[in-house]
Amino acid sequence: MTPNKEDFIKAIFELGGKEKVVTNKDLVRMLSISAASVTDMNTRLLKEELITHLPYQGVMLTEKGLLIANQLTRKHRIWEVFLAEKLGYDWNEVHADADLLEHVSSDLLIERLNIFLDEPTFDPHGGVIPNQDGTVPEIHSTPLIECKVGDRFKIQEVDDQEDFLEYLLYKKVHLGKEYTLAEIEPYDGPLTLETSAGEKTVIGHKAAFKIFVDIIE
Amino acid sequence: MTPNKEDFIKAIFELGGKEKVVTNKDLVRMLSISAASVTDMNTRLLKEELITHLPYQGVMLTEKGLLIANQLTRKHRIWEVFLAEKLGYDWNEVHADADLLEHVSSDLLIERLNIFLDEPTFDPHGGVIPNQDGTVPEIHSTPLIECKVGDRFKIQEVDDQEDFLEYLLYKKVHLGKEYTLAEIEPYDGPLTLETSAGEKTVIGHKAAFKIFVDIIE
DNA sequence: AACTATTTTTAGTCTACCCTAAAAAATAAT
DNA sequence: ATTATTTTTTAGGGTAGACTAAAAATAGTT
Ligand SMILES: [Mn+2]
Ligand SMILES: [Mn+2]
Ligand SMILES: [Mn+2]
Ligand SMILES: [Mn+2]
Repeated sequence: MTPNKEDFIKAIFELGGKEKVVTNKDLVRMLSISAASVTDMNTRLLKEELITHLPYQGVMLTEKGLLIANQLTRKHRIWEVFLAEKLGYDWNEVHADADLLEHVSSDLLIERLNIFLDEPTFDPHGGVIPNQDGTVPEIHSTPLIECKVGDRFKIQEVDDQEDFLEYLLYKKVHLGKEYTLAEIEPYDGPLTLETSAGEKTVIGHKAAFKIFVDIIE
Repeated sequence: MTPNKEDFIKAIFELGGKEKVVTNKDLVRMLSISAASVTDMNTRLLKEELITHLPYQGVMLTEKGLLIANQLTRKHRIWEVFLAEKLGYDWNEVHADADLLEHVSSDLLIERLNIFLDEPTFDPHGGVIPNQDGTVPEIHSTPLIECKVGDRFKIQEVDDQEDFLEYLLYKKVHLGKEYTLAEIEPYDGPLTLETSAGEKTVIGHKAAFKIFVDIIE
């Protein structure tokens, strides 16, 4: 296993490769490599039985591939917790370093780090950390876009795009914060969130797809 | 710069490439690669002006190469401190993980980590940590082999070979511990160290070259 | 000085990962 | 049902970093 292969498998996973076929085009976009390089990597991973391949359609992860994706995600997210909690990184800064560190982390290192961090369940943007055995804890959350006016909720997870996280930082939206959905403008208009202290925050319609909440009572 | 190049430059440094010509043979031994691969890497580093090359004699670091070696050593040793102090690694366990982590550490990461660790001066076996600008703090220490019977001293630094560190762990010799040199057997015989509590430790003649001490008053 | 042993270099290969350009297949538009 | 567009694959090539085997240079020994 090499860093490039690992990142490739993780990309397939993040594009839905656990349950559906992922196209080369999607991988080209995600990894910023040429289409020919995607085909190339596909054949290598196929040989190792980490993916299945439907010619001209795309690839899916095998059990073996899925295990690697989950274990890599575990490493990635544990590092993210470390960078955020111990080194004071903002949540939009953690990704790049974690994306490198994940590939050079022995099992010993990750398990020691996990204990040092008090065995966290979530990464800094609410992504659940897979278990050591590759299983993934089941977490229920609702996309903000599906909430109704009057719902009270807690921010549970947000999309981990760097610019989106920076936007949320600016909007002062952070994990665990509680809001009531005060208003939804029609015709795909913005949503207004309100804290119990009366602080109001306006969120664009598309952003509401990238925020996941835990509705209270 | 790639991990392999970085490790190669560090190997030249550790073999004395700051002040003398290092032979291919030494690099073959240290890196466990073929002689042809050493020649190969030499020509690549020469092209980047990181080393100077005397054909059939060996290589030396340029200023540029020395800077890279010191910066890499800084990263390596800061990681070693983290692994030992925060994650509870024994001093013989830190090297392998640090040897990988050093290559994927952004400047931000290292400086944050350095602060998190309270800006340490030494790594777990007493190696001095180079400064951010590549300069190296001057530390005076004496090889144990040069001490005389009756000298009182503190353990300052030890060779970082994994098996040697394990041996010292077993002998309960650790950094900062104070001893008096109680006896030296003639004909390259063993040395006997004694603590103020009367605890005696016998050290082989060759080991005394690999232990560096700070003589007290 | 000549032979021997060691070390370094050269020559030729290999794998991983990337590329561009062109061909082939699938999909969309007319 | 053709034509046009998009996507995937193939063909050919490049660089980094490793290897083995053989040639060349150096060092050691008689
Ligand atoms: Mn993340
Ligand atoms: Mn990565
Ligand atoms: Mn060290
Ligand atoms: Mn290294």
